[in-house]
Amino acid sequence: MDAFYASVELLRYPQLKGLPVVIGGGRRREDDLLARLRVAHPEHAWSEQNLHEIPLDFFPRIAGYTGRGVITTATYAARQFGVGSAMGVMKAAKLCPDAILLPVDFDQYRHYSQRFKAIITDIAPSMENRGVDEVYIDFTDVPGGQREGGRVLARLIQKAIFDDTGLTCSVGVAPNKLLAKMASEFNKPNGISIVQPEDLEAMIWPLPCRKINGIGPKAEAKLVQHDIHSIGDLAKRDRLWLMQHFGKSYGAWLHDAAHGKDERPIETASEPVSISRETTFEHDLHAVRDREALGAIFTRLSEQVAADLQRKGYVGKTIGIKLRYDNFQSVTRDQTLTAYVNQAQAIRQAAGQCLKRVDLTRRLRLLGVRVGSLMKLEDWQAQGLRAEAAPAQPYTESLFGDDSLSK
DNA sequence: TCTGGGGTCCTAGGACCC
DNA sequence: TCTGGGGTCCTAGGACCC
Repeated sequence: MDAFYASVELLRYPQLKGLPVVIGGGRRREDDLLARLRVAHPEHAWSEQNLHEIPLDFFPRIAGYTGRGVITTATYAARQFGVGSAMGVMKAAKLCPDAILLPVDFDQYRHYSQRFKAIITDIAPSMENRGVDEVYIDFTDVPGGQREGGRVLARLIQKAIFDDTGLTCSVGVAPNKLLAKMASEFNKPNGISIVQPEDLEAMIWPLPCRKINGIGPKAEAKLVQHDIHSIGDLAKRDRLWLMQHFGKSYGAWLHDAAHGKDERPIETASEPVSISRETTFEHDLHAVRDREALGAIFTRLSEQVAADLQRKGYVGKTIGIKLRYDNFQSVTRDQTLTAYVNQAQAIRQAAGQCLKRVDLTRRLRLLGVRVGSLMKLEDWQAQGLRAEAAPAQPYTESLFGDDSLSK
């Protein structure tokens, strides 16, 4: 199989290209860029249409920001300063106070994501989704896909995407998904890289292990303890030794990955396993003191999850919660019902039961509601299944009530 | 002035059944 | 009166990815 990995850089404002821009921040209303600009410069009538004409000086710099947000992504210019995804905004401000901070805009990302993917499937129908801005493509069967080792097709796709969206994208072409993903990193944000089996030693082995998709910070730290730093170091280790030290399954996978082996096919369709909503509070909340606020948030999360289920056409029967304490420790509880549900009230009810099984004496920073064991609504209806009767108690009862606290 | 929000997959123990 | 082995489901936690 020939795989092709494409990754798009999401940046809407042409005048910001090449500048240190970070996208992220808090969840406050005033983080909307237009709202902020209207407050700062009421003399201008900025709208979605003329957003790209806003002078550079008007974009908010990071310095002066206060809040709890994290960076969602950063341009390559910003990354030069060490700023990166998932970093706290305050830390990013220290590293690069002049960076321009833009609020996240998921509606825009979804819109451009759909266009980006539609353009690709028009050219190469065998596509696997890897999130808003990344896809794998199997172009074995695409006419002309083999020309110049895939470079011709890659250029064609890049051009089609740019012409339609104005977005650039980087592309990696290789014999499998693992290598294609690594290849796509070589030439960001608008390049094409081709990796062939014989390039393994020269191009892949010098890279740090962390570059392998599936080796995260924990695994990397453990590898370093064993004096394994590069992918080449990893490749030289004995397969059985790796299996003994990293587990049978993960150890074998590490060995395969280091040797560039990967036989996973392109998955063109997938069903969701779970649907969830969670929120980190602006300030830590306490179950007793902030009972009302927490109860309202809990209800809202349940309603959002229910709306997501209904909009996407699913029912589920495992209801769960997630809590994060002020010390960042997380706990989860879940409960499997006897019937499938998709109503806020039923979800809220079951989630409330879960809540009674956790320690609520510590302050909380995050609360989440999840529904798993999903089934398609149409399949559920076809089976003639019925939702259980609505719970007797109204779900508006105080969630963080005395029940939850009596230990 | 640490640490988002959506997911997936894996592991591991216990219940329960045959 | 000692204690099998396999299979599935449920639950909790954690690593990892975009």
